Amino acid sequence: MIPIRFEHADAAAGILQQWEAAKCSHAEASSDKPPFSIVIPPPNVTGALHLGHGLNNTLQDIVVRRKRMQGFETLWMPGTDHAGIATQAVVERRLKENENQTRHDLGREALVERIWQWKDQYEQRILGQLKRMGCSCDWSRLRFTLDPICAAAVRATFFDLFGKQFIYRGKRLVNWDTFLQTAVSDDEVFNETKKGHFYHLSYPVIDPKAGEPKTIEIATTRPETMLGDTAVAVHPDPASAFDRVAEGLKEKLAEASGKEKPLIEKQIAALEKRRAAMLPSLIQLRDMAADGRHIRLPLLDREIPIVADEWAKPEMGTGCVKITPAHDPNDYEVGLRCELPMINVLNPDGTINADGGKYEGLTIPAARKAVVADLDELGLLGEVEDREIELPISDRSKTPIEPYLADQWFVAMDTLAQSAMDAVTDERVQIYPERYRKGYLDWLSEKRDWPVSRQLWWGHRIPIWSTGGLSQSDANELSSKLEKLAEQHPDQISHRIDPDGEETVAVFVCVRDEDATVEADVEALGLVQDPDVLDTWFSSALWPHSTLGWPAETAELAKFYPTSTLITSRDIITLWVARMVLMGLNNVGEVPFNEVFIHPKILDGLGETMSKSKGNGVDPNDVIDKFGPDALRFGLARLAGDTQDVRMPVQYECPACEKLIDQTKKNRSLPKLDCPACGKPFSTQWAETAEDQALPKGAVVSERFETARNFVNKLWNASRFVLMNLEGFTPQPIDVATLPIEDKWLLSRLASVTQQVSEGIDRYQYSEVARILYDFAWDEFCSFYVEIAKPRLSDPEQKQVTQNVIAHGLDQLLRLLHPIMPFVTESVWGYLGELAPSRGVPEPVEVGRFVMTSSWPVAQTEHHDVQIERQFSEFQKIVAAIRQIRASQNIKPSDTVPVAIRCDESSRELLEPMAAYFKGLASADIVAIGSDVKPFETDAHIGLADVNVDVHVDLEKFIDVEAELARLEKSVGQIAGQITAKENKLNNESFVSRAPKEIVDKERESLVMLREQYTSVTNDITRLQAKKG
RNA sequence: GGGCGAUUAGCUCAGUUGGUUAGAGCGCCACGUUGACAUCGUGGAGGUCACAGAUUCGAGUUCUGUAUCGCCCA
Repeated sequence: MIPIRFEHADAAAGILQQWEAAKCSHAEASSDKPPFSIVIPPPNVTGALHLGHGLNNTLQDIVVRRKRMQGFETLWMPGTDHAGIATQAVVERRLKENENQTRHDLGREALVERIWQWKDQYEQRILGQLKRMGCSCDWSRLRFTLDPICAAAVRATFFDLFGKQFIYRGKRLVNWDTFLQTAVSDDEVFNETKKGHFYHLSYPVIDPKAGEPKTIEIATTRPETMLGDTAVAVHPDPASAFDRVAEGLKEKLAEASGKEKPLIEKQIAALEKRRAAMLPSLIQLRDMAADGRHIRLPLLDREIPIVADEWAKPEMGTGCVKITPAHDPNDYEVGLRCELPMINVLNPDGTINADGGKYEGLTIPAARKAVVADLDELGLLGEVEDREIELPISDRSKTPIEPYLADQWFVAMDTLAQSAMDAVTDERVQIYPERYRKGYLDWLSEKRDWPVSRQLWWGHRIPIWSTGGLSQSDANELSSKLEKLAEQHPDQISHRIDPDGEETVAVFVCVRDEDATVEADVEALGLVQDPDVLDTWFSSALWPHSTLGWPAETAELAKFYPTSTLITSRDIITLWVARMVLMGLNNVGEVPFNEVFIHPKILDGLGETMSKSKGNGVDPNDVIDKFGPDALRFGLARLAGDTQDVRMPVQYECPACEKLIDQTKKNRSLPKLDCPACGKPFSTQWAETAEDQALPKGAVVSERFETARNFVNKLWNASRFVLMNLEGFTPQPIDVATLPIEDKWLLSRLASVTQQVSEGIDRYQYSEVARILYDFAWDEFCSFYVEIAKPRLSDPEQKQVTQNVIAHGLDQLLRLLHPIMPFVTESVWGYLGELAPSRGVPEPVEVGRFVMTSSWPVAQTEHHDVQIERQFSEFQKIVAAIRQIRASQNIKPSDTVPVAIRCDESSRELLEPMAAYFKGLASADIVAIGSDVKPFETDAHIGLADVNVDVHVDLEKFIDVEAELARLEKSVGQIAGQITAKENKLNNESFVSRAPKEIVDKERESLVMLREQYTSVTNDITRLQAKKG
């Protein structure tokens, strides 16, 4: 006997073990089945998985399990990502907090060792989470982006790109994180609006001529950067610049709404005033620039030119702008255009360097103070305005970013980006939902070169050895030595000579494989390896082929590349998806996947993204503990439509009484809470004091999974019913044509549902699939088929056939649900197999041990029967009518009511054999069916006009006249309302003349029916009132 | 500033190419523990489909604008 509930906590681990022992999720490259493959978006080892990963991996597993059942050789490639900066930052932060040490105290090797420990710990945790969720990855193939296989792919790729001249070295402004002392990518920077100041400074003009200003005023929010100024710029044509701005405002004015107009008019007036006041002096400055005049940079006593450049906006500030090419992205561009020197005044740690003169060693804030004070003393400080400023902040260290000029390796994107754009444009890669194509293409079309150097210690070390400051002849000599070396190690060494100063050159060597001998040989020539590592996305970009063994020509690569689909979230379409496409094309010559599905993001009840740092992050394990893995998966799948995000309100679960407490912005950041239900305190992730930590911890969960848990239970119990009634089961062939309507109905519905589910999964319509299966299983299979089967199973004549059909129904349902709810379906499958190892309609066949490896149902379209479904729905409507009357009369379920059904002859033929089923479904005893059926003496009546049926319930023993009158009055009111609406519609001449005839006819028919119903109900009322009176 | 998306019941969401009276789950109310299931069953209440226009015989659905929210890019 199977237990009354599905105890996932007891069952899940055992099921996992059995799958594992039977190697159910292992994929063989030598198989002759057609391949289906997916690579997991490798979770990064920075921390544990949250619900977003839960969703991502559930959706992958649904596709994977379904394809496996369809007979594909299915590979789901698992692995994790080293996530360079994120992981190093976490470990460094802990180092600082726990041991008050920096990475420099520890040294490179020791730090990397620490990070490996962290990685091992979190990788275990992550894999445990994935396995518990039931993810059917081929775990024997587990990869890590820093493992030797992936490393070989990185080296081979870098070597190839270096040889193709796609990799180059350049000085570029990077986002410098002074805390972590590394460049971070644009994607790792966010802006914050902070209160700051706008300082007006005056720079003295050298030898001003008569009538020329003695100083030039500029304004800046970062006065300390003046130490790196190499010019002051003014617009080359201030008059037309003013004109253009004025035109823009006038256009805006023309389109503006009434309330916006005064504001714009004000702006125009201000601009005109400004133009009148400033234009002459700006023109004068422009002429001075043309004349090659200079100013003297205060404090450092440096002569710098006045230049003309469009970056200086006459309408802004003082109309003049200081140019600091090494510390501002816009100024950098000006510096390139005007060929200005670029002076870096910062050390990597954010202090001022020797180029900052006497300010050397000061931190940025200190330098700012000192510079401002000194300028003030010299009388060169003007107005200081309060102003809100946008401050770039590093997402990794949460400290301000400094634009910083540094040597970086770049990947030239032109050709590569174009190839990735073409792949999507010509649909070799299809993106779903389609709207995400645009972002992908727009981003790639900018073809911005990809800076790949990271000044980190955790990652793939850049495989470049170099030596600089050489004369051309020294370089040539070295070059010929390298050529000799290259002959000794074929295809392993590539080198290049690039200028590295005014007169000198540098030699750069790229070594292909991680080969100690070759590297030592190169180092013996005096070359030193670049200390930096590669951007994490460089190795991620190779994931679809590196995991399959590339650059080796493995059987896996031949069988499983290109992969079939990629399922991921929208925030990494550009960073990851686009780069995988271009690297796949470059390295293998084929796109890495044929389809990409972008799924929604999970937000909390307040519409905010979930994250540990907010305290609203849900751990899939906590959901599994509370609701089970199947409920987690079903709950997530039913959320996954094609919207960009979904909301999932989260709660704390009181560890004492299990009451759920809604999270609010307030309580989600508290270290401890008191349960409002039982009053007992519990701790949260923020607990720090020993006292708080000693409290039991309240898990963060979501009651959204409750429905799914209930569904698992429903399925379990329906299965339980079937199993309890399979005694003496004998498989037998079934002649479908001879089956009663309810069996045909079930088979018809199964055909439709199978079709819809198959198509839904193909189109990634997970929420649709979940809904279809839920509705079918609950409202059709359980609520009708099982109920009807009850009397049939106790009737010896019908038992055999019913057992065969219901076993088949359950079998098909289990298969269809398996991809979403693998555990409960596998468990039931096991029990079912014991009682009915051979089953199926129309021909029974032997089934296998696991539903996981069973075959995916094929819709039996010959079973689909519209007529049968229509007839069955008539039956369902009658059941509903009886229930409605019973409920309005407050009749106890244990009391059986006599019912008479007036209907036409064909319905009578249909309903007579089903008469017994009204007992189970509506506690009704059908006393008469047919065209001449009359109302009872004490009658309650519902007319089903659309199917031409009248349902009469004998209320003699039950009548509550007032209740019945109330029901009828309500009904008559509704009908009257509808009649009025229809009459109005049909009285509308233009509706009748212009709407299609079918629609008008339909309305007329429906009005006739409503009028009949109206008469019928008012008659019922009159009769009842007569009886009462 | 540009792009993408959202706004439907108290909450979370469905709603096909425009066409009866806009649906589900949870929550709420009433009744109920009959041998699969109270993690259940039956019935009920609850909506100016964000707002304003336009197109149309007819708009939750199409178009334009506004507001609010979210995400991406600059």
